[in-house]
Amino acid sequence: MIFALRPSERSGRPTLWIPLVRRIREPFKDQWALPGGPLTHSESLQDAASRNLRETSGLAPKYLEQLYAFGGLHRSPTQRVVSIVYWALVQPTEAALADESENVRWFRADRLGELAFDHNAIIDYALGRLRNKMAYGSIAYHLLGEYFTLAQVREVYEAVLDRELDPANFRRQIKATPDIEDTGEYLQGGKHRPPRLYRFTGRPGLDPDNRSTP
Amino acid sequence: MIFALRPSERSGRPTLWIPLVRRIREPFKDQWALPGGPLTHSESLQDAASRNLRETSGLAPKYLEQLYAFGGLHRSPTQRVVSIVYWALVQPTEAALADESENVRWFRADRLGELAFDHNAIIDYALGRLRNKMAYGSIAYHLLGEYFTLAQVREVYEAVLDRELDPANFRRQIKATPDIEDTGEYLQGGKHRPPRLYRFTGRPGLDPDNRSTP
DNA sequence: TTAGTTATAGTCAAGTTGACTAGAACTAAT
DNA sequence: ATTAGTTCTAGTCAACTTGACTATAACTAA
Repeated sequence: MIFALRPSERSGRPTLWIPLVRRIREPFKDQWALPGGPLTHSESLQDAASRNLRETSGLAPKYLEQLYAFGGLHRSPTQRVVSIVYWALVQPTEAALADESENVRWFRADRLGELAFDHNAIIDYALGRLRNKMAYGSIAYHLLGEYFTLAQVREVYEAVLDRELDPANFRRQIKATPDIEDTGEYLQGGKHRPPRLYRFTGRPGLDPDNRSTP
Repeated sequence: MIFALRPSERSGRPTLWIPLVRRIREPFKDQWALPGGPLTHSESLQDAASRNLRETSGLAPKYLEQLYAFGGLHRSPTQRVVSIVYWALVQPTEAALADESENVRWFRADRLGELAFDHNAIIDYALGRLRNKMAYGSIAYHLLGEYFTLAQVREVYEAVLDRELDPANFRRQIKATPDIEDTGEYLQGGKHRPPRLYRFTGRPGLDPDNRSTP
């Protein structure tokens, strides 16, 4: 499952969006579902997740991490299915390039209808994990481009945590964390005082099992 | 994989122990490995983990949570194996009852030899998760019995985090957390001033997918 | 009775957080 | 050219938390 930020239609502020695919066969034919597919014998879990993502949505996100293995008995009405779910964060530029078609569409994460299988529950869990990682780890930057202003970082936090944060206090805290580098440049073209541009220099904490196939 | 506290042979202080099983067939015949087994068609992942645990070690831990799905291509030299690993915490009373035999033995978590498959890596990952959950969540209590002293809680933290903590400051912090209840009783029989007994009243945060089979 | 040990409460300085004030730097309107 | 509007940015201050430390309480063993 994929998270990206897109501007809300109304306010223009960034909000969380998720691409879903329309099911073309039973069960749950014509309902929306998370992209996914089978695991082949010649690829690791991580590789399979990458491949399925690319094939369904055309995306190749930099941040990809295992979410959880769902294996309840009645997840699918027709057969026993175990889904090892991965979640990805993509940058706005990438998300803009993503395929959208009759059978692939982006939805606001907080305005989903009823999805196929247990996919609503999976998304809820992923949202919880995203909020948790946002509150602790340094994950927000993977939803932004290479250069960003601290106000943009704040907007990511506000979108994910769904509450407003004091700009001055937020600055102070972010600047106290490591891995944030002042580029010395400024974002020009805004309507107001031009903000400084920063860069994230940290690494995206690795999964224990994500070496690619040689 | 299972964690339990047992008194260290030398110091008598509690340390982390793990039960392992000896492999009776190839590959890795006669080497020590994590207990485990296949997933059948009629049980959830959680149920399968419980069953495998019971069958190999006789344990039925109260705390059981999914750790990670390991699915690298070369985990087993003979075939492709995906392991959905669970981790459990057992109380000392339970751990004492656990079967120990020619083919099941407990080891100190910090003194393991070379295990079968990638099981050393799995244990390292589980230890990291345990330390992390210990530092934030309220997980230490699942390694203790129903009633415990605050010094015992501190010993759990010290064993897992592997550093000494100031008794007075630790008390203050633990008492400030919710879900810790003073029973009004005292632990008698010690050599010194008898400490108060406390009880944990919180719930063990549920996995998203752990409903038992009906 | 005393020494030894752990249990428990409290103090204090340093650091962090949240609410708030204020000036800096730009654009758009007059 | 000036002013109003907006965001950016730094700083202040009280409340709270943390880590180091002191002191007393309550027991056992000598």
